[in-house]
Amino acid sequence: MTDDGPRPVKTTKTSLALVRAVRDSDGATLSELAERLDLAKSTVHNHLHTLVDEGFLVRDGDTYHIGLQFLPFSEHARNRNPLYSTARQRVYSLAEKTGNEADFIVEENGRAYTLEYAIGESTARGLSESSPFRAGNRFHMHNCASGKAMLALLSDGRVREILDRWGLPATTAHTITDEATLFDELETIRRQGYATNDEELIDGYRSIGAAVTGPDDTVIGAFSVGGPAYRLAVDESSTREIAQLLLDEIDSLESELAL
Amino acid sequence: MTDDGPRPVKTTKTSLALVRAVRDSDGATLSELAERLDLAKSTVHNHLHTLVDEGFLVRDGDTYHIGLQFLPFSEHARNRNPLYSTARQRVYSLAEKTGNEADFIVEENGRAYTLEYAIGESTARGLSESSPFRAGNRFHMHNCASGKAMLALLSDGRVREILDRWGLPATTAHTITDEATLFDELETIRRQGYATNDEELIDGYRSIGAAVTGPDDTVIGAFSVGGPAYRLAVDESSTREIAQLLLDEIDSLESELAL
DNA sequence: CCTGCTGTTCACGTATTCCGAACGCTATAC
DNA sequence: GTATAGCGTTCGGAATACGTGAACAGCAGG
Repeated sequence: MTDDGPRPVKTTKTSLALVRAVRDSDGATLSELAERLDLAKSTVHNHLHTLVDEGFLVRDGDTYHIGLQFLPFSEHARNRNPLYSTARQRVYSLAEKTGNEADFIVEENGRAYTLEYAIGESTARGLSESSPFRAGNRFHMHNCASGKAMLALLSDGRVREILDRWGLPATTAHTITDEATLFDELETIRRQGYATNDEELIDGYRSIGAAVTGPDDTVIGAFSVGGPAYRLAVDESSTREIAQLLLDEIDSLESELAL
Repeated sequence: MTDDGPRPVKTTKTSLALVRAVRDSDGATLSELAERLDLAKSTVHNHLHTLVDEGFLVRDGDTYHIGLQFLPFSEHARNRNPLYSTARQRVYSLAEKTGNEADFIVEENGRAYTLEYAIGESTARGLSESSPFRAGNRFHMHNCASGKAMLALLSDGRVREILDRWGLPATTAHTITDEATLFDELETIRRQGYATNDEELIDGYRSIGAAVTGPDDTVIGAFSVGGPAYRLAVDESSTREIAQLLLDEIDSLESELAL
């Protein structure tokens, strides 16, 4: 699973595993972590102190939390590609125009990361607390609309590489878990120019996504618009309407990027 | 300097040093990193591969970049405290009202982190590329307005702790580098309720900041409004005007938080 | 073709990490 | 008030796994 080419640095891996465990448990104590990762308390102790010293963890009483030191790095990654920043702007107008949730997603290492997220109707801009789609979340490529839209534009070889690495885990009964079915779907997506996601990621959530490509036909990322199934009708026409909105926005963006 | 209580985990430290070096050089090759950190190429090789495998670095040809894997963690940290999210909203209205740059900053481990940043006049919301203040940046507490505003509300003991840990490095000729002067300044800030920064961080940049406190008088964070010195007049009245705007916004926020 | 630069691999020795038991400490229960 | 259970902390010792440096492969340019 975590196939590592040469000789992985185990110590670093355990440090990172600790950080991950802290995040997933939303604050954990030393003993909890030691038990969960099956490590000696003293080992965990040393790691935690090192990570706190570096600012990646914060200690509050006896529980540890994720530190803000991650921020300078994530913002660096987010802003590294100026194309990303340009694209991110568009999320807001998409959300407003459709009155639904909109996001901009990017592929890295075979996973999809949400770079920007917005809700329509809501006046509050950055407000995106409870949503499973808020910025910074990571998805598999095969069970979200944006992910599939991007996969459809990658080479078959690359797609297989990604599937081999990350598999096709199911999150709902509708998730595509079969390679052949997925490749059929990708063909459909290529034909119609956009991808749909009908409760494949989350029950009751439906979305439509389309990819952004650069001048040299490389995939930059993808936008998607989604919402509860009761609001996004299944019928062809309303899906098309949203898809058209997406494609128009992307056209406009792509010509802006071409300058 | 990097005083670590018990036995620091050296391997983790070097991994993190590598990540930092990659960020600071905005993309670096293996050999560059090996030379810069004075490590064997093979060592760097193993670390880099491990970090890529974990998603914290990305390899593009032969240069390494910061990976998006930092995002899920930074967003977690950013959203952990719901108070932060509530406060962050206010940055936008501050920026619009004053027509200047506004940010919300939080203290962690003796350092100040920008959680949200906005520019007035500009219609683009998240657009905050080139500014040294954009979200995710980290500052020392003593040379920015928000930092000083927060220091003024901490106990003397805690302030000394922070100074001991991080020092008073100068970034301009106006930076306060003397402890006694700083404590005098903090007294002034407590008296007037807000802090000013007159080119102490960046030449030509002036700002005004005030801290947000919780119901139990704990310091939550601080807002600041700033801009080029030629736009933010030095005279008392205009400073007061902005300060009043800040304090009003904070009052309103604090009563919202008290619910 | 050769030189200089990448990144990669590998065997070796030693420094480092990891463990486990013992210690303080606080809070709860009795 | 004492005992106990839980926490984090410290420390010595042992084996692991980290770091090194030299040798290898691939590529660009002279």
